[in-house]
Amino acid sequence: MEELTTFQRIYEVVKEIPYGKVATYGQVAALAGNRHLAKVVGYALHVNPNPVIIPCYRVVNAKGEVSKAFAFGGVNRQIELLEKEGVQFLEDGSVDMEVSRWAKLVF
DNA sequence: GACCTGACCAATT
DNA sequence: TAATTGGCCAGGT
Repeated sequence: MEELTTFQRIYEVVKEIPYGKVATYGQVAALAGNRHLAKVVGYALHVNPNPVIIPCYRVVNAKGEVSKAFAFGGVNRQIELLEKEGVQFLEDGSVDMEVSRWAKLVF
């Protein structure tokens, strides 16, 4: 029952991303268990079984860039949603990881 | 039933 | 400095 698969763990972490913050694939992967799961995180979001509870748009790569294969209605839409949430973007069009990066406190 | 791919990241050569 | 490989999981062919 409590046997959460890596995918489930990834979803749990992604769902914990707070409003106005973003997390990187590597960070989510690390919180899910192993940082090597970064690729799995991308695939997990790709299958995105619950786009309603899983804010994939809050997950960006290490460069702060959103996925080009965004499946919500357009990459620009994703950026716009983040911008409305208070996420700061750079002139490069990427997320300001220095400010909007999700600081997950683990105890 | 097995092999390959996929929205990645970081270290190494 | 840049390019390549290694690592993990699940789904599709």
